[in-house]
Amino acid sequence: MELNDLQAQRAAKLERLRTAGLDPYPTRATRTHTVAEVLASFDALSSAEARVTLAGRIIGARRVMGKIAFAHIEDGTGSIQLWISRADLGDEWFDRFRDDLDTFDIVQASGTLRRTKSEEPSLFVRELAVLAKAINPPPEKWAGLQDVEERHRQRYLDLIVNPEVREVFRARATAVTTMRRVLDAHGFLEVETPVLQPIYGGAAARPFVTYHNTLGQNLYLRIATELYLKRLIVGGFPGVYEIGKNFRNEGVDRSHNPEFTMMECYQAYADYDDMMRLVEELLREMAVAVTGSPRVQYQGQTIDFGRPWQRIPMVEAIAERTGVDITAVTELDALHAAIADRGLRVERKSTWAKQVDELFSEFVQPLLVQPTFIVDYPVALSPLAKRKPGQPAFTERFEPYAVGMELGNAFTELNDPFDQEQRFLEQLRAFQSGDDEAHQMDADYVNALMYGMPPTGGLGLGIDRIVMILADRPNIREVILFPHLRTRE
RNA sequence: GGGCCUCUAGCUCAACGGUAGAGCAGUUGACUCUUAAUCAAUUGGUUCAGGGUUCGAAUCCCUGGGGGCCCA
Repeated sequence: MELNDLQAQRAAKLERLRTAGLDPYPTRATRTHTVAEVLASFDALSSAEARVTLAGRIIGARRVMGKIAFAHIEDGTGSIQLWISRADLGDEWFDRFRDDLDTFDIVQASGTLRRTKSEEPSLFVRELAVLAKAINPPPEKWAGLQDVEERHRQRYLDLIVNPEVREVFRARATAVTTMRRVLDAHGFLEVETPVLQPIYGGAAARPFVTYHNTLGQNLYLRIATELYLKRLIVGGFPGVYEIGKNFRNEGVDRSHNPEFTMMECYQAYADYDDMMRLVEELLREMAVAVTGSPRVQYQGQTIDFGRPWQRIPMVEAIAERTGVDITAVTELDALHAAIADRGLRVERKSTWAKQVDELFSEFVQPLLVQPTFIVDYPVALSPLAKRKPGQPAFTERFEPYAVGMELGNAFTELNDPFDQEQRFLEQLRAFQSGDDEAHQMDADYVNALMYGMPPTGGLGLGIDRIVMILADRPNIREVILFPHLRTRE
């Protein structure tokens, strides 16, 4: 291991500890309390002159004077000041604290509790021990670790020095726990389905491909859990959900990470209206659990999850913002002409469905700041959704939006096996003519539908993006502990 | 995929064609209630990599790499 100067200094201190017969990495701590416990009953412990043993990382600067020293330790539950005196601790350990211990070392300290002159609750240390010597030095005391790249490459360090980062991930855990609580209360059964899939499906995306050596076959990392979960509805569960990672072979930006966490749930004898109510309840409960209010502050705006969401048919949303009536221009050429007529600046796409999606993403989506359901998508965009009664070109599908971000996808599930097969075949044609995000044919899924799937409502929600809103972080990598970064060198 | 910006000490940043610097951290010393402790002294560099221009390059140019922002 190549050590820089600062690391070498600390390694030399470590050797001095060993030479003195101390183990710089002992097997275990023998603390009596956490810092939080001590702080919670500080006055009682203090007046009882109770002897307590705490353990934690030395954070901030050590302030060493000739015969007295101060430092703070932090154990994950909180931090407390150590008051260290030569008289109490003895020369050997006082000098050792001064000479051989550093910021970031993890130590154990025993003593009694008292407040200092400035009323700060402190542990007056009688005994000190090393639990783990730190070799890497801390970043700058005030500016800290700012470099975004280093923060993510060394998330452990980011978490040590930037306490608000820990709070983001606590918020994330609260959000997910709340989601589970709501789904469990509705009677959904939590299940696990394959990550490695012989046929990928359930979304329009390119997959990651891997290979099973002994089976000698390609497998795909799942892009969605949808088709397996609906097989379980066929199997007779009245409601199922799964929270897990999906993998999509696409670019990385503010709202995309190649692996991301999705919740998908399916409810028999329900439809997309039920799913809209479920989304409203989930987001409201999650917002309250994380922020204390259904009204969430996001980048200076108030996002209100406390009211029923606005519902706008996709056709109307596009017509209002672009003047293009997609029910009137149902062929690609006519759509291109309508776009040209109105002088809309938008990327030209090769299929009608993709062009509609592009119009929507460009002109409508950014305006959807408050929670909104966009409903009733063209069937060509929705190969797994059931057609609207009386409007066979459209489906009972919606996507929830907030702060201009797509948060999920839901529909009344297509349960007609013949229609499903035709939709797959259309997707297959699209795939063969170059749409590399088109859906694959899944004959076994059609076979499942042929046993009969009840009318079913289904929903997927992107956890990462919801946490972005709840934790007020405008970048997805701030809510993913280890976001994808290119490997260096 | 395109445009712009960025990469300098462990960290946060200067220096913008003329001797690579500061603050913090570290080291040495003083100091018994500090908390951005204070005071004095002091160590520390492959300026992302490679090439080019130049008497001279962290600085200008080219190629490559990492990262960020914006656009598509």
